[in-house]
Amino acid sequence: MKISTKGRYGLTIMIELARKYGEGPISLKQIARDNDLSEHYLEQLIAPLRNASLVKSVRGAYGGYMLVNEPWNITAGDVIRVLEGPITPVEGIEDEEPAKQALWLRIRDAVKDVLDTTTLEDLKNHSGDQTQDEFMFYI
Amino acid sequence: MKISTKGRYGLTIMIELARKYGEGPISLKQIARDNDLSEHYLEQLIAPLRNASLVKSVRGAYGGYMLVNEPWNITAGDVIRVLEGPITPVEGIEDEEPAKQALWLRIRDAVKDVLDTTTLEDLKNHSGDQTQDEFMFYI
DNA sequence: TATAATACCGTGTGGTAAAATAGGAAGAAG
DNA sequence: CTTCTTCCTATTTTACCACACGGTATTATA
Repeated sequence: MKISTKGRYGLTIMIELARKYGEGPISLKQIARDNDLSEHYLEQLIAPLRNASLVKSVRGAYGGYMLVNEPWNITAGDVIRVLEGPITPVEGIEDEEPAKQALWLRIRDAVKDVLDTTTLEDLKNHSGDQTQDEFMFYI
Repeated sequence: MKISTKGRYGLTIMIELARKYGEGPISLKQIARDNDLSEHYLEQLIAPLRNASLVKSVRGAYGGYMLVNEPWNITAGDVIRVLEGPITPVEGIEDEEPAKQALWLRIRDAVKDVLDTTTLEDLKNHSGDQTQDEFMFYI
């Protein structure tokens, strides 16, 4: 029940591009440096994002990547779906018996609701205003 | 972003035991046969459930497993947590920057809410009353 | 024209986890 | 004492993750 680094780093890339929306192409090298990530690995993540037309590229020196749409018109769900596949807690949900099927559907819809209502604009500069106690992280 | 067969099969076991709650020990062989699963594999899944005191065992011929508590006092979350670990969409959530952290927390809480409010009693005989169209399974 | 910066592309690789499979030991009922 | 079942410890197979590597193509700038 985990989102891998594909989705997480992919979201990192997209948030960085959202922060610099309108400033021309941003290189992966810069994003990799600023977030302490492997540039080579980010290359592999941004390829599907480009294929899905979430970002466009400018090749050559001083090239880089840009968002195709406005940050408020791209959701976290758009990004996660491209890099992690369909949002669903189980494969072959339709083969499950009704009881479990209903459970998986409720989980899926709950996650979908969060991901599809959160835009890059929401994520791009979050003040962190909610006082987060340590215990919040435990279950 | 998937629940593995550990959690799924574990839930299957627990639902079967809930359905036969009060009828004495149920063998894994029977559960494996009824659900077309590997008995050997189920053995490995029920071990942690026993260690967590969710089920108790009776050894020997005509032995098997029983729920320790009533089906309405055991939630899907209890089972999933034992077999899949803590419910969280990412590891090291506290290291994330505030924007993403808040997103992961909202997803976690949404999933938690579903899992912790669904009991084995809810799952044990679900009529499948909701007319489920095919398209419901796609995203 | 030359050089540097960048995107683009395929492949390799070590590690880890999932999903079993195999083969028994030990306890209980008949 | 035979059969049934839990209990325990490997081993195997498969897939995916998270990169690393080495190159080619494209473009801006000096």
